[in-house]
Amino acid sequence: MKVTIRDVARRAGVGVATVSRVLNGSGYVKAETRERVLAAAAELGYVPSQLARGLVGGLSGTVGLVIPDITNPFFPLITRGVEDAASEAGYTVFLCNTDNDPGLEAHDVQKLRERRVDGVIFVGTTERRESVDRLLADGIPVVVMDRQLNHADVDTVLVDNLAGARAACRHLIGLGHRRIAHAAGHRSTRTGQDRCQGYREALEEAGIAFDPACVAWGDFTYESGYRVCQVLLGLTPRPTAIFAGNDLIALGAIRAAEDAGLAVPDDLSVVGFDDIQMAALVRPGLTTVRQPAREMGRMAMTMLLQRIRGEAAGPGRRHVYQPELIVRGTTRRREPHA
Amino acid sequence: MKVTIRDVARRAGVGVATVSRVLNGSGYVKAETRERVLAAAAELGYVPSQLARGLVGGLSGTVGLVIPDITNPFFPLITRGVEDAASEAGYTVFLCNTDNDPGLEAHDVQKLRERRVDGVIFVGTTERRESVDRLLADGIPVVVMDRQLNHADVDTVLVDNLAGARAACRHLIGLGHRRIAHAAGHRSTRTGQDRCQGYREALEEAGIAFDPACVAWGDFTYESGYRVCQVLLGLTPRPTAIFAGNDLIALGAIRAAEDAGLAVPDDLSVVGFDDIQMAALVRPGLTTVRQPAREMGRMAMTMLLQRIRGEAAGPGRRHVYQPELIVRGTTRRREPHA
DNA sequence: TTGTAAGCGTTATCAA
DNA sequence: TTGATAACGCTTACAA
Repeated sequence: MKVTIRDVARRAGVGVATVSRVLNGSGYVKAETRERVLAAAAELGYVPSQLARGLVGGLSGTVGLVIPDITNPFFPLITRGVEDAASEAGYTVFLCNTDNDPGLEAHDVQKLRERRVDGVIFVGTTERRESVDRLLADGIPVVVMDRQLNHADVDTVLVDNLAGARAACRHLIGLGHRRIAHAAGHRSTRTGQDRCQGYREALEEAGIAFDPACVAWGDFTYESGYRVCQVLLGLTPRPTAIFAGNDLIALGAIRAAEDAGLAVPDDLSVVGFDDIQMAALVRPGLTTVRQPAREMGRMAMTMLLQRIRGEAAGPGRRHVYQPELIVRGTTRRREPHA
Repeated sequence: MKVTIRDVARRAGVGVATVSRVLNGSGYVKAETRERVLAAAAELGYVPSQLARGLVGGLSGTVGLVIPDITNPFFPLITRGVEDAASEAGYTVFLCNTDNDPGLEAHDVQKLRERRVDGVIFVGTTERRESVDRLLADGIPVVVMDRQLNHADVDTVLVDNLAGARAACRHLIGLGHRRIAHAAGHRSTRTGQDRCQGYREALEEAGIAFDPACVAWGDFTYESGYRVCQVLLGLTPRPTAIFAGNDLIALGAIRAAEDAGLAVPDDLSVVGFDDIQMAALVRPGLTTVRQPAREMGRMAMTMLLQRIRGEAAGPGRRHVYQPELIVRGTTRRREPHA
């Protein structure tokens, strides 16, 4: 039932080495022989075993992609970008969801090591180094996305969160807002911290005093945005604008504002971050800071391939994308009251 | 650098067979020896090669998941369900996006065969049988989701589209609507056809004459929904409600209606299908027919595992879920005009 | 140019 | 209970 290289060899009347040569384009093979082998392989419907190939010491042709949750709208685009580049290179990708649970992450990484993946891309997951170190010790290259892991040996792909946050807040300030709150992401993430920092810098350069009460930490979810916005709206004086740590938070914040009887953008302007698909589809459209997610995923896979192929050596490289402010309907000029 | 079973054997002062036995829990091993082996493996940081294991004739511990596009909000949930069940069983999943392109699908399936996956799940992709037949010929079990492939040997997991569509339309009819249009999905898909059929049945049982002009085919995208709705709204008399082939179509239709100056649900009621995450987040909330996507993904993987383990033989089984109508804000009672 | 044979890391058979 | 050893399917010297 399973046809092996031996069957093809027999059928073509040659040795297995010759079959291997024509299939891999390695070594010299007479044109005629090549034809014969190809024909035999086709007739038999031969499919070489990557397991065997990988075992010989070559590559497995697979990579692992470790993310928190594919259900979070931020990850599908990145995943697609990774997959695009992988597929083009003849690679196949293992998808792993960790839910940001260290235990699950360890389990996934263990499986990936058993599968002898040629490389791994971590996105938006843990800042812990264990998993990465283990992989590196195995000689498996790693690329990290949407997280900063100051590790000497890993390549990093990310967006300039500081600049993005600044752009978002400057936009708000330019619209006349002075009382701007920040519905922040998760306090322990570098991403959350950077966006908060950008927010503070924008306020500072505009000469607006920073009010600690105006930043509320939570996590990067819709629910968190809803919750956190409720407290922010209870401030006195009430903020006229909110810069959210990401789009999900922004969406939750908008809902909270509406439930509190406030209109967006009339009573409250809101800016998000990421530009997930939903941002363009909700009404009013969400003003946000776009990350070129698919492109970033593709870049991560490209960098990983370079490491795998030994085309890139040395210390970890870092590719930083400049985000772009997308102005839609959730922000508007603040009407100076009386 | 790579530690093999031989290294562990040497370190523990036993033969490789013994190491294999303790690691797989097969055969008899003296408790003391077992300890020694386990210790050696741990000290060396030994990670067994699944490539080698698979080669011996066992399983590779991997499955393929073939979908059109992870970027389409309908697929992440299913993917997650598959991944959940796979991970629990020690399996790892290869994710493949085909964009519904037969060429890409063939390429992906070829790679999956080379990787010697133990099984494959196709969701929402092609009704062509080639890929499936090839896999089956290899002895690789297949489960199909969200598509009907009347193939004797594959298990199928799907939702009762007919019932779902009927429920959606009955809801509309119960609200007093008589002029109901259908923004259909792709004409060549069974899913699209079934939902259209359910729509017709509901009209019929209510004694409403079917008007061919009221069903407009397109595909399952937001853009298609927008486009198709524009022509539907040009009908005379104008429909007071639209049943969309899925949520993306519904969202596009709503946007088209609003752009045409119509209010949803005041001037037009809209019902979708799927209940993607976005449906609950948009304003007004989208009334739709929910598919238990994550649960369905989990079921598909479970059925696949049974086939892989030989716990299920015989003809293809079929698991049909009953969808649930979720009433939110895009539907409302039709005000009888004068 | 092409074939033989030695691995690659595991599991499984068979003696011991 | 345990240890050789023969596969598993393929690549790659090494000969021919």
